[in-house]
Formats: sequence, structure tokens, C-alpha cells
Amino acid sequence: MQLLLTGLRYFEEVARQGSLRKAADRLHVAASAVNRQILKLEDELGVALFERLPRGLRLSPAGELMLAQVRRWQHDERQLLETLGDIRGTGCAEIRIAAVESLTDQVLPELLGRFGERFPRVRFALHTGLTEDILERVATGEADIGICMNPPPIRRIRFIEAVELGFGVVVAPSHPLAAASEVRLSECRDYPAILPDAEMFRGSTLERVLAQSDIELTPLAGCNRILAIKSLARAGLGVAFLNALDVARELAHGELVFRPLRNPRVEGARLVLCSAADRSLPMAAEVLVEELSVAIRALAPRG
Amino acid sequence: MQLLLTGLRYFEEVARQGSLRKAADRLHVAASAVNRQILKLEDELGVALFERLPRGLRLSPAGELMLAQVRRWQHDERQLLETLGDIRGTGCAEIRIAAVESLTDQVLPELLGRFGERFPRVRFALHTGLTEDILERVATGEADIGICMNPPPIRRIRFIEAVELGFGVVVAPSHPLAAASEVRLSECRDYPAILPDAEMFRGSTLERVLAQSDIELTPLAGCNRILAIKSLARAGLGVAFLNALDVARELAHGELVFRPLRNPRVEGARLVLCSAADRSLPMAAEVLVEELSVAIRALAPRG
DNA sequence: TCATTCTGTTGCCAAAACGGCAACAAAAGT
DNA sequence: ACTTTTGTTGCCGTTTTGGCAACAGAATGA
Repeated sequence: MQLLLTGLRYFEEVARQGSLRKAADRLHVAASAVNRQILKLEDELGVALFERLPRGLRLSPAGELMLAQVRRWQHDERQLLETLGDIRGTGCAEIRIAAVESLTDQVLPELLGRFGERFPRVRFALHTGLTEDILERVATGEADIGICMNPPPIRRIRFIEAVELGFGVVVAPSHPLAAASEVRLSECRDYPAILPDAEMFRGSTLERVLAQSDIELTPLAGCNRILAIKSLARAGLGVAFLNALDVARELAHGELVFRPLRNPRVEGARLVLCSAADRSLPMAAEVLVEELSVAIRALAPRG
Repeated sequence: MQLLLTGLRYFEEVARQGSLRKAADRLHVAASAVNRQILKLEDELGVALFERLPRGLRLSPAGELMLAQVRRWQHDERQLLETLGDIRGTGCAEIRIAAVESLTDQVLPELLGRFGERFPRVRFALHTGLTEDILERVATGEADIGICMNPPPIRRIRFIEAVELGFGVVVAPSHPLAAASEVRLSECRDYPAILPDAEMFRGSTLERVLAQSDIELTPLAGCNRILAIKSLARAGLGVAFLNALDVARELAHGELVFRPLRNPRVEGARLVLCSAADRSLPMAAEVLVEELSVAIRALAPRG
């Protein structure tokens, strides 16, 4: 396989050997063929690439320029063919994932680790952002796979898998609310609330929960990162409103407790796996989507 | 003229248009021809460059990679062809000159300025160094043209033109030696001498002059730049030994005076224009050599 | 000094690649 | 149901490419 004109390959070899016939030997072609390519190049460029010495050919100034460029091109070519070789079989060299923060913490790292063993040459681009941002990226093709919360229906997006995550309050183990097994929203009014900032709040599960009641919370802080919300809750500063997945690791370590909201009854946090509707994914990405599907199904609250 | 495979040009246009037939229209070829090039590329690369949609073609991940590379290559190609176009007619884009410091001051700038009007697109690489360095560069082809002092005969170097420059002492106008019209070496013994350093001294005219007599000078300073020697002499610190060309500008301004050495009789400072013996110079360089020849001949001491 | 051995170059011819034309199947728009 | 637009394929003439042999010129070896 070659991406550059054969004449350029011949040219490089002649420049290296300083002789048509030696170059022809190495290239396993007739010297006349090599000669013709060189003459053709010089004719079409209108510049002499070599000086003709009785002893062979030597690069002219123009030839030096040309040679440098051709060498760079050959380097590029080898590199490109190598990456394309990696892609062969997997369908791509890089899978671009756009996901909400919750996934970044535990689910994705584990899953990508396993996936990496099956496809060692596939790299990942992991963008974490809010639902709106994620859908935008998937729709425009900036991301191959998207995982977001409660997405609105969009024609250009194909929704592959979804799961309802438990939504509720998250507090430190020492917090009074940790005593009950379930919590009513009205009970939270008495404690400082650790809320997402305006941008995260828009379209969130919490927004819809609050919309269904007249309860007024007493905000203590508004954060633009779930990590910050959890840290404040862990420090016992107040009550946070998250889904079960957000605090999976902290629950396992006993650093936080999760108590589902009993009322109002809302269909809370839908975690949704999606991709572009009109695009067919590369093979490796298709495999990853399948693995993500089962991983997401497994997140359904037991019972 | 094109340096890349036609298939790549087709590929780029198809990627741009998203359609074989539209691309074929723009390329003024049949759609089937374009299609075959694409299929051939994909076959040889073993990777699908496009996804086939009912509405046309869309780049695959591999295709995106390929396109980026092809675009870079096309950019390189345009740029290279442009420079080669400049070279056409002049024979080169850059003339590399290696010259002694004396020339750098006045002669070369003026001459290169005039030359630049005839060949506006030709650039210069001007290396100033000592004779040994200059000859080395000319011999190895690092420089196209060399101008040096008193070169030893070397087979690989072709000496084109030479001129004998007046050699003598250089002092400030207020210096006692400025009174005489000629100076004997023995008279200099009484004044501090401003000399070149060991490296500059080796092989210099001054070295040969001193070798022919038993005079012992009283060194004040050893410099590795003629500019420094002249500055010290201009400040009246002592007597310097230079050729007429070195101080041409200072003589014109009356800042220094030049007094030829009367004895011993030496063939002093031979300024020599040279180039590589086995190389044929580019056209523009050949012209510059001719202009340098007349300029150097004009340096001969009047009378 | 002559013969040999390099060099690049060219004419002739076969093989391969390329491009144009027409036709086909499939899907989208009307 | 019709038209339009898509990519694709078979056929055929043209163009390009490469191999073989021979040539002219210059350097090298005996």
C-alpha cells in the first residue's frame, strides 16, 4: 500500500543512493522506469531535482527541498498506516464517551478497564458534563456514546437503554434523618440543604420533585460538582438530594447513608444510554454499548 | 501537477461533498471513476473510510483520521509547489554564503541589496567565520559561495577570483604613527599592539608578516572579532594590523587611518572568492558569483 | 592506450491502470 | 405510484507504466 505517487518513492531512493541503477535495484524495477519517473517529476515541476554528474545523480537545491518534504510525507504515511492497521478489526482507534458525573466515579472506570483487555489498542475520550451538553455532543457527532439523566425525546438521538435509579436524600450517618428508613420531603425543611447550582438544577430530578410540592428548602450551598455536594454532606453540614448511583462508593464505605424519598411519588432519576440516531457506530463502540447496556440494567434497585 | 495519489484528491472532495456524484462533478470526472478510487483505497487500507448512507457517504472514524492527514498533505503540497515555482528561473531559493568578517561590514550588504532587486525571491544565508571554517563549509556543500583570506590550495575547492588587499597598520588619527605615510614594522614596537586572538592569528597575514622578521610586538589585547580590534584602535589604545578592506568605512569617516607597511615586503592579504570544485552552482548563485568577482576586482588598491 | 565498467537515456512493446458510458438496485422525496 | 438521487458494476477504449535491449559518454583498470 502506498499513498504517495510512486515517483516520489523512486525519487527518495535515488536521492539516497545517488544513482539510478542502484536505486532501481533496491526498488526491484528497471532503471529506465525509475529514470522516467524522475524525468517526469522534473518536467512537471519545471525544476531540476538532480544535477547529472558523470558518476551519478546529486540533489539540486530544489531537490533538497523536495527530499525533505517527501521524507516527512513518508513518515506521516507510515504512521497513518499503522493507526489504520489498529483500527482494522476494531473499527476505530478512539471511542468518545460523554457521560454524567455519576458514572465517572465507579461504573465507567471498572467497565472501561475490562473493555481495555478485550481491545487493547482502543483509546477513550471521556467527557463528563450535564445532560444538555451530552445530548448536544452525541447529536453533533462529537461523542459516540452518551449517558445522561432524564433526556427529553430528540429525533436525532437513539435511546438504547434506560434504568430508574432510586432518588432520595443523602446525609452523614450521624445526621438525624439517618434514623428513618424513608424520608418525607417536608422533614428536610428543618435542615440546611446542599443543592446543585442553577445550571445543574435545571432539568434535574430534584427540580421536578420540588415542582410537585410547595416545600421550601433552606439552601446552605449550591455546587456545580456532585463531588462537592457529597463532601459537604459527608461533613454533616446538611442534607443532599441525589440518586443512589451518585453515592454508591460512599455507601459501601459507610461514609454516607441514602434514604429514599417516600413522597411525593415521582419517577425520579432515569439514567439513559444513547447514541446518534443516524450514525452506525464502529464495531468496538458497538461492543462497548452492549456492555454498557448490561451494566446499566444491573443498576436497577434490587427488588 | 500533483504529488499525491489522485485517489486522495478524490477522497478529499468526496469527504467535503458527502456525495460521490457531487464530488465527481467538481472533479470533472465520471462518478464511477471516483467510486473506484474510493473502493480501491478502502480495499488496500483494509478499512472503511466512509459509512454508506442512503443519502450519500459519511466519514467513518478511520476516514476522519485519513482526511485530516490528506488535508495536511495538500497544504504541504501547495506550499512546496509554490517554493519550487520560485526556484524555477533562479535555480534556488536560498544562496548560502560563507565569508570573512571584513566583507560583512560593507561590501556584501551593498552587493546583496542590488542582487535582491534582480532576484527578489532569492534569500540568503550569510555565515561569517574564519578561512578554515569557510573552506570547510564550501567543501562539504554547506555553503554555495565562500570568500576567505589566503586559502591554502585544496583540490575540492575551485578558486574563482582573488585580489591583493593592502596590508598595514591601523591607528587613531591622533596616534603618532598617523603622521608618516608609510610605516616600518620596527616602529610599531614602541606602541601597544591590538592583536587577533590565537585562533584568528593562525594562518593570518599578520602571522606571515611577523614570521619574516624578528620584531617582538608588545601586545595589549587579543580579540576574536575585527570589530573589537577596530574599536580599541579607534579609542587610541594602540596599533592594529589589518587590511584596507577591514577599515573601509572608518577610513571614509575619518575615524581611523591606514598606513601600509613598508617592510618587510610581503604579499599580504589575498581575498579569494571560491566555490566547490565538483558542484555546479544554481543559476542565481552563478550570477551572484559573477557580481562578486567584479566587486572583488574593484577592491584592488588604486595604482 | 585500450578495454572494461560504470553512468543516464531512449525506442519499442506488452501489461496494467484509469476513466467514460450505460445500466442496475435501492432508498427518499413528491 | 412516480421521479429523483444514491452507490455500484460490466464493458471498452485510452493512457500510463514498466521491462528489455541498445546507445553514448565518462571514469576506471590493466
